[in-house]
Amino acid sequence: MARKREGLSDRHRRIMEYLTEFIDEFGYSPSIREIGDSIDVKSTSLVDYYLNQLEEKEYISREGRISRSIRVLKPMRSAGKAISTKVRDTVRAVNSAVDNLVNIPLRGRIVASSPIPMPASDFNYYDSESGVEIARSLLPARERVSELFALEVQGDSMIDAMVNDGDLIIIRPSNQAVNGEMVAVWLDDKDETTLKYFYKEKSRIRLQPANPTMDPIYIDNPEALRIMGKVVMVIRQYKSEIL
Amino acid sequence: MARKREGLSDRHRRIMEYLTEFIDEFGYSPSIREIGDSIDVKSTSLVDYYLNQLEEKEYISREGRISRSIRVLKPMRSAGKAISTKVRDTVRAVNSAVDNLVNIPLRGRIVASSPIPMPASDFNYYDSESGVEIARSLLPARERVSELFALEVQGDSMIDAMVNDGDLIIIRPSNQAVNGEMVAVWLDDKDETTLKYFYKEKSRIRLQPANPTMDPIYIDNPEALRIMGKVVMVIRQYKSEIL
DNA sequence: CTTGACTTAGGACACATGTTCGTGTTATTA
DNA sequence: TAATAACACGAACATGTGTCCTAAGTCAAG
Repeated sequence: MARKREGLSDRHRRIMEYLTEFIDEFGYSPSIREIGDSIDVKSTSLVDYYLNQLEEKEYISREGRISRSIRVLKPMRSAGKAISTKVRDTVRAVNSAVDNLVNIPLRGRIVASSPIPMPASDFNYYDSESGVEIARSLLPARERVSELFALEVQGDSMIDAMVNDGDLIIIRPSNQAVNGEMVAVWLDDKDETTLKYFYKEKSRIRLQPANPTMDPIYIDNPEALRIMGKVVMVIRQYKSEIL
Repeated sequence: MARKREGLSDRHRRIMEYLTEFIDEFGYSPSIREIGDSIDVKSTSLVDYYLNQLEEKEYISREGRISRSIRVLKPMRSAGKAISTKVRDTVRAVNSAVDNLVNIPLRGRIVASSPIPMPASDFNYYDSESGVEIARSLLPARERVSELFALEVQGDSMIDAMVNDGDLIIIRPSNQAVNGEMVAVWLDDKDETTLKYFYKEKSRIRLQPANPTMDPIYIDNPEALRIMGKVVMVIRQYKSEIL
């Protein structure tokens, strides 16, 4: 006979990662052609061929003739290394709940006096310990969940944004904004990070505090302002000792 | 004009239940025709019509021209339904999701100038229509979830509590408080509801605003103050049009 | 080299599926 | 009653999408 059949080829792995991420993000499975694009394969038959193998090995399951019916049985993320079975169970449980529950990584603290810690360039592995869980129904309908991250606010320096010490803010990274959006910006002049409503006017940018009793800041030089991301949600938790 | 548009019709509800169950069971969304079959509607356009309404009301979201791309934003389950064999396989996964998700009824709006709408005396049935879903992990460990309810803040009158117009506050009813707790109180003197930190001092009660730049209120006559509940959480959502 | 299992490509095909249009019906309100 | 918005049906349409057929390239073993 011929070539031995090993475990998973690189392409199999890439397909599994693509499926896992896609379903995590969109809540439904990609089409065969979308999978093909993701691994630079132009022929649908080849993708179908791979999918049959993955189904054979019970990495996925799907229904014949039904669009986007792929289910991921063994989720794979780009961390892609050997994870403990214990963790894998957790991942699977979270995955099954992914339609309704979203895990947002907690990246650190945000202080007015320093820039926002942005997503590290290295792979961000799944870490349920430092995450915030949010019901999907609380997020905007088409929010791309995978990009979101959470920061804990430190200090009282953002009271003009109606944000307290200890509040949790959820941010989607972006370097631009549309008028009226609440953004996290770094101001060169003041050397600080703030949360403000963003308004681009004729020749300047107006940053409006959430607190309606406070006055806006005007930035004439757009270079002096860096938009770090859009604020999606602010969560404040009060813990009482006695229940 | 014509027929008034109420909340959800019976068909809307049946569609939501069908979607919830289908996705729970199969892991992907049904097609328009499958939905039609489930509610005895033969025309696909009518189903599309309902789906648009549900999307409008943010019960679901979907992508244009993409098969089976419906996401359920507010899951609905019909009370006590027979579980099919197929479902049994996913029961565990669903359970874990249900355990982690908590549905808190939205009781109405809170305005500074009027008392808090308290839990009605009538039966408090499960109503996913007007509920806020929270991951249990966001709540204190032993929080008694069933008592909680949510209110939407109306107006800017609570800025001293660092609470904005449109914010969602989650409250556990109570008529007493421990020092340091954030409570919702009704002040006879001022004829208004506010959120304040509660401190009982020797001969008076001090109500401390969350905003550290603002001064406390002192109440000498404890009769003039009614504690309505303890604030468990404040949620502020920013919706951006463009993602 | 030859063979045969595996891999890759391209594309035709059938049909699943979302969209849209025309038309008719019902219920509410002026 | 008439007007109008909401509800309903069916069919035509365009295209999204899974399936399958043919053909060719790759590689290890005989």
